[in-house]
Amino acid sequence: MPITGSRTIAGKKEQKSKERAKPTLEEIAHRANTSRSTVSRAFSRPDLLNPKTVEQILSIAEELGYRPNNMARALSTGRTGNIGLLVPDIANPFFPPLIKAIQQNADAYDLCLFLGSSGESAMRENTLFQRLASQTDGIILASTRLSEAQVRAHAERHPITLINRDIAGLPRVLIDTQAAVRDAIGFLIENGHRDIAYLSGPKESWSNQQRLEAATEACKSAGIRFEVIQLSEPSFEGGEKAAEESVAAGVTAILAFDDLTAQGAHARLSALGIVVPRDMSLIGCDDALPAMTHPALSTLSGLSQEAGRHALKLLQDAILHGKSLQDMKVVLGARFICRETSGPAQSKRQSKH
Amino acid sequence: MPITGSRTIAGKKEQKSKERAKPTLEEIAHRANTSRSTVSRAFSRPDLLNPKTVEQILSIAEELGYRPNNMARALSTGRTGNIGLLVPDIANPFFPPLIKAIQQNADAYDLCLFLGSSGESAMRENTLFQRLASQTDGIILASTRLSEAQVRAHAERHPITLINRDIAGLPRVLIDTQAAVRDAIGFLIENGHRDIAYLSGPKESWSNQQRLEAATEACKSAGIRFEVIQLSEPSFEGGEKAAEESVAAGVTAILAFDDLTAQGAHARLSALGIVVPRDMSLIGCDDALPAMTHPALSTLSGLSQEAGRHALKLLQDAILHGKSLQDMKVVLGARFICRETSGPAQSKRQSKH
DNA sequence: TTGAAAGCGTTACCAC
DNA sequence: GTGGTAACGCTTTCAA
Repeated sequence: MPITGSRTIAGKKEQKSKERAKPTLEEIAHRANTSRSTVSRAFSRPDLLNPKTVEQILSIAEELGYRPNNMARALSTGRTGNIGLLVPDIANPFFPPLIKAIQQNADAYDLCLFLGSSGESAMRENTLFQRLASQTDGIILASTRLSEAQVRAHAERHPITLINRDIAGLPRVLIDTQAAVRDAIGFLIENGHRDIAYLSGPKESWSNQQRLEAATEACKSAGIRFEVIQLSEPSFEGGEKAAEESVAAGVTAILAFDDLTAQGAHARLSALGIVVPRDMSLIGCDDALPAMTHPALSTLSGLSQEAGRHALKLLQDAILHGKSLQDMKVVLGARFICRETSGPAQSKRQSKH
Repeated sequence: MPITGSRTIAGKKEQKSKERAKPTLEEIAHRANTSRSTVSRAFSRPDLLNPKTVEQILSIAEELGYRPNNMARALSTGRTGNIGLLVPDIANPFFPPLIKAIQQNADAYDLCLFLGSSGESAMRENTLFQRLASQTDGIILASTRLSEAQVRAHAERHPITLINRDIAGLPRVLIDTQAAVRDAIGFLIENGHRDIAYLSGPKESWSNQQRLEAATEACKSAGIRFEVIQLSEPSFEGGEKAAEESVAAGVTAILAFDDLTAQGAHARLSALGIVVPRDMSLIGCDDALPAMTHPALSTLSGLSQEAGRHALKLLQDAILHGKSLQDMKVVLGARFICRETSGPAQSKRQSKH
C-alpha cells in the first residue's frame, strides 16, 4: 500500500477493511447513496437540504472522521481562511504579545495564522511574503524592513495591513511614541540630566525614525546635549555594546530603541559597576517586558494588544472590500511609564527650578 | 469587474490592458505558444526540457510576475510544503526561542510554518490541530496539553512530533530537567536551606511532572521539608500569587516551574520587601530570559534551540518515511545554572560541612 | 430537494 | 522534448 499521494485510476473502493485513508466527499456520498454536491451542501448550506438527508450525511461523516480539505476548498472558492503575519524577529519581546493578540483575533474570525520571522532581513521577508501570498487571504506586515516600493508592489497583488509603518494609501496601524518620547526626555531634563544618549535601532524601522526624530527635537529645543548611538543590531547584545559607548560618551541618561536593547544596556552597565538609576538613568520602549525586570524598567507603553486587534480588523476589511480601498490609518498613542530605572541625575547638577 | 473568486466560463483572454490578475500556468503557456505541462516542467524539471524553451518560459513568467499557487500544487502532489506548530502560549518566554529555532530550520527545509497558540486549552488545541491538519505535511506539538489518547488519535492520521511530552511510539524530543533539578536542590541544601518550595505548573505538563518528581525525591532523600505550591496559571501573575503562599509557608528557597513564574515571584517578593537572594533563594527553569533580569536569574538551562532543531528533523523523517515508523526519542539534558538569585540560607542555619 | 458537470491551478502519466 | 488529459477534493451554477 502506498503511503501517501499515490494516484489511483479508479477511485471507487480503494480501502481495505481498517485502512483508514482520509475520507473525501465522494467517499461519504457513496456511503450515503447520494452525490458529492449534496454532501458538500450538508456542510455549507444545510438549510437547503432535507433535514433527514443532512442528518444521515453528518452521521456518516462523523463515523468516518471526515475533515474537509482546506486547500481543495480554497482552490474552489478563492478564499483560504488563512492570514499571514511577518515579523522581523519573533524572539524580540515586543512581538510575542502582538502575535498573541493577532492569533486570538484570528481565532475569533475563524482564520488560521501563518507566521514568518524574517530575521531582520528584507530579502528573507520578501521570500516569505511570496511563499505565503498564495495560501493566505491577506498578510500583516509588522515593523516591515521592506522598502516602500516593495511593500507597494506586494500590496498591488495581495491584501496587506501594516503595523508600525506609515505608507499612505495602505491600511496601517501605528503606535505613535513621539509624545511619549518627549515626555520621557522632559522627565529626564526636569531631573537634572543634561547629557542624554539615544540608542538608535534599524534605519528601516519607522518606529526608530519616529523616536529618533522626537528625541532629537526635544533635546535641541531644550538646549541639551544629545548623543545618537547606533545599535549594531536591535538585540540584547547590541544593547550591551551600545551601553559601553554611552558610558564613554559620558551621558547620564539613556533612551533605548526598545526594551530588549535597554535590558542589554542594563546588564552591561551593571557589569561595569554602574548602578541604575543612581549613576545612569535608563528608559526602554514598548513595555514588552512588563514588570519582568528588577528594578522595573521605565519605558514607553507598548499597546501591542490593541495594535494587533486593529490590524486584524483592517486586514479583514481589506480582504472583504477588495484592495484596501481607502486610506485607513489607526494611530495609537503610547505613554511614558516611569518606573524604577529613571531618576535624578547624579552629582552637583540640579534642575533649574 | 469582480473583485475576486469569480467564475469565468471561457478563461481565454479575460484581462484588460493593465488589469493584473494573478497569472497561471495556462496564461504563460498561451503567451509562450506551448502547453501547461511544459510550463510546469520549466519550473519543476527544467532538465527535461530544451534550454531555449525553459529560458523563454522563465522570462515570460518573470515578466508577468508569475507565482505558483501552492494550494493547487499541494492538491495535486499531496505535499503542502507546510508544517504546523502548536504551543500552549506564545507569550510564555520559553516558546519564542523555540519557535524561532523551528522557523529557521523550516526555512532551511523550504517549509512554511503555521503557528497556533492554544491558550493552554486542550479543546482549542484540538480545534487548531484539525484546522491545520489538512494544510500541513506534519505538526509539531510543543508541551501539548492534550491527553495521550487524543495525541495518539491525531498521530494515527497525521505525522506528528512531540516536544516535552513522552508518549511511547511517537517521535519526540524531551528536555530532561530531572538531573538539573537534583543539582539545584543539592545546591540549595549545601547552602543551608531546609525549607524548599516548588511552584508547580499545569498538571498536563510533562515537564512539570518531571520537575515535581525529581524535586520531591531529592528533598525526601535529604530529609528536607518540601512544599508544593500549585500555580493558578503558568504566568507572571500566577508566580506572584504563589510567592505569597511561599512566604506564608516559611520557606527559604523557591524552585519555580519556569522562568516566567519565577520572575513573577521575584516581583512580588521585592514588593513585599523580601530581598533575593539574601532573604530568599529563587531558581527558575528554561533559561528563557537569558540574562535579561537583574539580578540574573538562576535557572535550569533551556536548550530550546536544540529541541527545535531535533523536532524538525524528526518530523521531517516522519513525513518522508510514512507514519513515524519507529520509536524515535531524543533526550536533551538540561543543567543547573547558578546565577545571582540563589545563595546561602539566611540566619543561623549552616551547611553541615 | 437533489444531481451532473464544469472549474479552481497544478502535477504526472502516457503517447507522440 | 513536448502536449493531451486525468486527477487532486471541493464548490457552484444549471437543470431536473
